[in-house]
Amino acid sequence: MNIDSVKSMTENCPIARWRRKKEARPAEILDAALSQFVEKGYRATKMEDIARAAGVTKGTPYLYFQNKEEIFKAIARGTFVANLQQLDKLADDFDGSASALLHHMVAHWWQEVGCSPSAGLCKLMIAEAANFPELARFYFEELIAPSNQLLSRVLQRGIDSGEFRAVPLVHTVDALLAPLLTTMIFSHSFGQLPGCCIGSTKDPLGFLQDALDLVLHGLKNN
Amino acid sequence: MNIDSVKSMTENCPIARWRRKKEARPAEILDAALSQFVEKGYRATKMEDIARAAGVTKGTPYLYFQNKEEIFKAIARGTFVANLQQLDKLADDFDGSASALLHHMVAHWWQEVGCSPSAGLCKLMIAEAANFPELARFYFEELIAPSNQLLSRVLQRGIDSGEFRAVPLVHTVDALLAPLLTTMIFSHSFGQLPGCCIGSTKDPLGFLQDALDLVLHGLKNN
DNA sequence: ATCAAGCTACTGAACAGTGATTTATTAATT
DNA sequence: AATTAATAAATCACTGTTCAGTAGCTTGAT
Repeated sequence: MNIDSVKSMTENCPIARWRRKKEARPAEILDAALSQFVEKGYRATKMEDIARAAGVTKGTPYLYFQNKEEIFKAIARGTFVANLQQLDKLADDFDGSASALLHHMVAHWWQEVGCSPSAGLCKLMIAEAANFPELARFYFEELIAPSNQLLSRVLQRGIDSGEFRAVPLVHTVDALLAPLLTTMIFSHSFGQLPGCCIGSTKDPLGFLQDALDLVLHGLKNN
Repeated sequence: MNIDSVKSMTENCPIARWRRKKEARPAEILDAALSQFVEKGYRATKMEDIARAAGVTKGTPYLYFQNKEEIFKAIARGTFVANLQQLDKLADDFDGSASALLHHMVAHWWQEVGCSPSAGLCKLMIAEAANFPELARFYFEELIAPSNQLLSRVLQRGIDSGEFRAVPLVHTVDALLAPLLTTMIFSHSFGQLPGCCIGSTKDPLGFLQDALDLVLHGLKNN
């Protein structure tokens, strides 16, 4: 359907060379740009790469976005939206133990974020943070800080209920997040190289659960 | 010609505009390149940035290196050398408990690697892995895999002696490494942004020790 | 020790390729 | 036929690389 039309547009249909799609273009361009950025990095992807990946030519992206940087910003702003709210809700609605909740959250996170294209964006943000300070701040304030706060609340709940011992909250939150981040980063940096895999890239979800278990075992009151 | 540029070129001697230093140049250029790459990323760093940071002009780096990419490779190859051997030796010579050894190793690692310019290179490698697959493989084989093996040995020793319970080795190693990596990465990506700090960037060494304690608590036989 | 003469590390202007952005033109849609 | 989405050629700024010239160093004859 869509793919076919793109093909015929660029490849072998001599009549209809292209199609007008004012509504769909912006999203198509952003999708294409995300995958290109993730694949090659910001600087190494040319506007033409983005355009071709979106099935248009060099000039078209400029009809919808001011320039390359604005495309990057639009991607960043558009991607960090609703996932966190989902996790927030998950945490609020859950009425089992804090441990069980954490397991749920990790599984959910992996499925919705860790696995998804937005994981590539996270790696990209980390790589490009120094070059886009405003975006880095945005990323930090919109995603990292709230994630930390959410985890803090869950941990505090576990401590209050006596399920966990009174560990230093701030450091423990970071310790819980670390495996998630490294899994995401590694799978995007070395995941493609044949043979270059460590435990966490072979079986990401399994690793995440094991890592969580390990920390939880250390958190338990005994 | 500009007086300032002459001054900056030679620091403070208005007569001798430059000096011949065949022996020292390569190292100076590599040092300069490392700091520029770490600061701006590979693509965003111009050869002239490197040259100026090394106190020479655009042409000079080409007297010692074929091109920009070779400079990057030279840095990568030159940086991942002896630290791991030091840690290896530390582990072999140590005769206390596995927990105490791990604490020693973390402290040593932070001082010699986490804190140092080579930490910036690690972040850089992660960011550029997709663009330099050969280098990424080199980095993986020379640094990541051996680090994993070293930690495996230490863990296994702890398990054999009955100090630790029999956890899944591969995943546990990755779980131990995760806080080190995130600390390094975060401090380089968000460390400069005022106000953007999480627990691990505020007090890195403290965080590393706490994170290790947490996992060790989970590892202990009780 | 001095100084001329040669050597070469280094400079900096010029070159060439690249890639972001603009714009005149074309053709799909209404 | 009018409108305008999209193209494709042109522009323009930038940057990696080269190279002819310059100046700091070395050597050896005096």
